[in-house]
This record gives sequence, C-alpha cells and structure tokens, in this order.
Amino acid sequence: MRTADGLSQRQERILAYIHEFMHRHGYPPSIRDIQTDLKISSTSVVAYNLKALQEKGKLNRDGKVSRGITLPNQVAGAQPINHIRYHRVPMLGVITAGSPLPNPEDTTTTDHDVIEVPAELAPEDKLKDVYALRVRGQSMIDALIDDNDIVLLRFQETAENGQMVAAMLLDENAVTLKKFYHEGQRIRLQPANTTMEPIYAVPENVRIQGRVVGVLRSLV
Amino acid sequence: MRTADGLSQRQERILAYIHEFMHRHGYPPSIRDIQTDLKISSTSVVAYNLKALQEKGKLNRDGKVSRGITLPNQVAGAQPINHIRYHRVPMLGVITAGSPLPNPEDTTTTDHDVIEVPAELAPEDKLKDVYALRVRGQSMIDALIDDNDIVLLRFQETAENGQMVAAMLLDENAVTLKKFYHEGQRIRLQPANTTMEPIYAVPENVRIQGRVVGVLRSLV
DNA sequence: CACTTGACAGCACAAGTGTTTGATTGCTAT
DNA sequence: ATAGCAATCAAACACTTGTGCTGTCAAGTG
Repeated sequence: MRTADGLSQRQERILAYIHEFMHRHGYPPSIRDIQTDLKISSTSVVAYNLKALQEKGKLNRDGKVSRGITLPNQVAGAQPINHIRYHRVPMLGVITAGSPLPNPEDTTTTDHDVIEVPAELAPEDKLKDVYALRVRGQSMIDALIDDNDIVLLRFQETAENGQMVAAMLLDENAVTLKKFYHEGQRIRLQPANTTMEPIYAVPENVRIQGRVVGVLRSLV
Repeated sequence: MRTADGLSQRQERILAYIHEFMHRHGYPPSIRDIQTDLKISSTSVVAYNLKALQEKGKLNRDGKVSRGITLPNQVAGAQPINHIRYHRVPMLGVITAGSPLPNPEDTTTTDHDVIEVPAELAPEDKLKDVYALRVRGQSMIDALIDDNDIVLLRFQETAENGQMVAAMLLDENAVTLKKFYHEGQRIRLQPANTTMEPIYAVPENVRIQGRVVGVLRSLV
C-alpha cells in the first residue's frame, strides 16, 4: 500500500521513527536502532528503505558515517539555541471565573512564580504588562476557558465591548473573569456560560485589571 | 591555563567544536572527528576531556553509543534562573482537527521551531517526548480546542479509550486530531464536535503519533 | 628523592554500525 | 507457466568508533 506521498507504510514508519528518535535523543538513530524498535527482521531492509527515502528527498545521509542521517526540514542540531522566542510572565495568583470571591490568598497555589510563555501568546512590544492567573470555576467555558486553565492578561484599565477582562467589584473587593460590555450608564459583566447570569454594576464600582490575551491548559 | 568556566583551553576548544559540528552536520561528532580536526594526537585524550566535560555538566553522553553526545539546553546569553520552570518543546507543524489532510510535512510550516512551555503543561520526567502542533479546524471545539490553538502532544504509539490523540491514517497519509476509541475489531476516531461524524478504521490502518497533554491559545 | 596527580600519547581490542551478497516471497505482465 | 520486479530476509563482511591499557612527562608534595 502506498500513501499520498508515494511512501510505503514501512517508509512512513521509519521516517516518523527517525523524527521521534532525534527528538528524544538529540542525535540520529543507527540502522539497528530502527531495525530493533520497528521490529524489522534485517538491517538490509532498513538500508533499502533508507535509500528509497533518500531518493525521494525525505532525508539525507552522510555515507559510511554512523548515525549520519539528517532531515532536510530540520535545522541541523537537535537542540536549537538562539532563535527561540519566549517570554517570562509573572504568575500572580488565582482568579475566580464564577461568582466574584474576595481575592483568595488560599490553597496550594502559592506560585507567585514566573512562567515561560511562547512568544506567540505574548507579543514582544506589549509584553511588560502581561501577567498570568490560574482560573477557578467554569463560568467562561463557552469561551474555551475551563477550570484550572491559566489565563494571560495584559494590564489595562479600560476595555472595549466584548473583550474578556479581569474586573474588580470595589464594593465587594472581589475579582472575576468576565466579558465586558458598557451599556449606557451601567456595565454588564457577562459570563461565557449559558447557565449563568450576568452581573450589572455602575462604572464607579468596577475597576478593570487586565484583558485576557492568552490561555494555557494542561490535559495531563 | 583555565578559563572562567573552570575548563581547560583544550576543553573549551572541544566544546566549541562539538557545537559547531552539530550545527554543520545535524548530528554529533565522533571522538575521532574531534581528534582529527582538532589535531589531537590520541583518541584517549579526547575521551579523557569528554569525561571531564561531562563531570562539569557541559555535555551528556550516551555510553557506548557512537556519536552519543548531547548538549544540555542552554538559553543563549542568559543566566539560568533556578526557580523558574519552563521547558523547550519543538514545534513540528500543523495538524488538522477536521477531516484528515495529507501530512504537511514538507510545507513551509515545518520550520522546526521551538516554543517555551510552562512546566505545568509538560512534566519534567516525560518531557523528552513532548512536541507541539498548531491546530487547523474546529472539530475539537467541544474539548475546548479551537482553530489555531497549539496543542502539546506526548509521543506514544498506543492510547486508551477516550484519550485525545494525533492519529495517522496510513492509507491516506493523513494525520488528524481525534478522540480514540478501540471498539472490538475497529477503531473509532471521534471529533469533539457534535456536528461532525466519527471516522472508523481498522487498527492496521491507524498509527497513533501522540497524545494531547496540553493546549495553548492566543486571544490577542 | 620517592610518590602522586593531571594531562597526554600510542596502540590494540571490542563493540557499534553500514554495506554487500545471495536467496526467498509475492505480485504482475507477458 | 515464465519472466521480471519490488520488497524482504538472513548472514556475513568491513568499516567506524568507543574503550581500555600501558607508558611518558611535567608539576607538585612530603
């Protein structure tokens, strides 16, 4: 059977295995590594298929040299260094996504730590105002934000309609994660959960503490 | 003479050579590569200094394995900050969450980027098998995974029912993001989207490429 | 001075690893 | 059938490469 690339199943598996091996070890596999882990009966079969893969441009080989396999799309060296973009963001605590609760110093989340964030989620130019909070509650579930997710917020005191913000209700000394709508003389804080009701407040009672710009979630 | 790192000049040269070699070839040098190019008279001298470098934490070696040298992750220029937990994960490309599309292995997206990920999303002990893919399509929307999100996968070839996996359909050479269910003699790949239908396949035609362990999303 | 230690040299061996050769299997076109 | 080809297998072979051993040399050290 051939696949869309014109590679046999075995060739696909070998190619995937090389990727995975290099990713895990930092150097290429030997022919016998491939043979053993893929349960191929002979080294010559591996060599045969490596040659085929090479002719199809899927990989390069430095002849005779042990582990001399390189993958064309890959930056040489399995441990790239410089061109990495990541940003350091402070993890300030926990935010309730359900009903506003007084800022909880609570529980095990004593991580006033710092977390690293992919550059994609925190643009360089505005980075210095970004911080992270762990979410408690499911009021934002329709916005794809679940309990225990980590949200990234950019500090700002104003927001436009529909933006997701961390809003503090001054009279309750409580912070909550909601969508923001300024409607005439009042502000509506809308959960993204069809089973929950919005909160209405006067502007003087609401202080915006930041806008959500990113979400991280672990499924482990 | 010793340098600031407590390394001898020869050790400095060897270390620099390994860096340069890996960058040039995509795989580590052998002891004799180092010996020849650095005009060292004996392989044992190289081995001697490699051992010293290893004890000083400048590199790792997989014993007996040829070219089994790996360099520990180094953040260029930056001092290691201990209390921060983050991990480097390779960004390998794009995965379709909707109908399976041919593996975009060869497109411009496979630039083998690397992203930084909070330690919470990628536990240290299993980190070596974690990689990232960008999601295309909305078939996993009910699992809180949206178009353009980044998913973190841990490489594994087996899965348990209900786990979310990257599955390759061999006959189509296509990879897709689905929930995995083994049902008797067939495998069901179930989208997390009530409007979409599952895919059924025989086990021989399905290869699991990893299990989803984390999600990153930008709302900027 | 005898002794130790670090660094190096030379060489041989053994293990790791790529290659080759010949035979086998299954399929297809003739 | 027969021939031809792709893919595979098994085993042997040859090169590559890590390791071990022995020795040298210079610089300490008591």
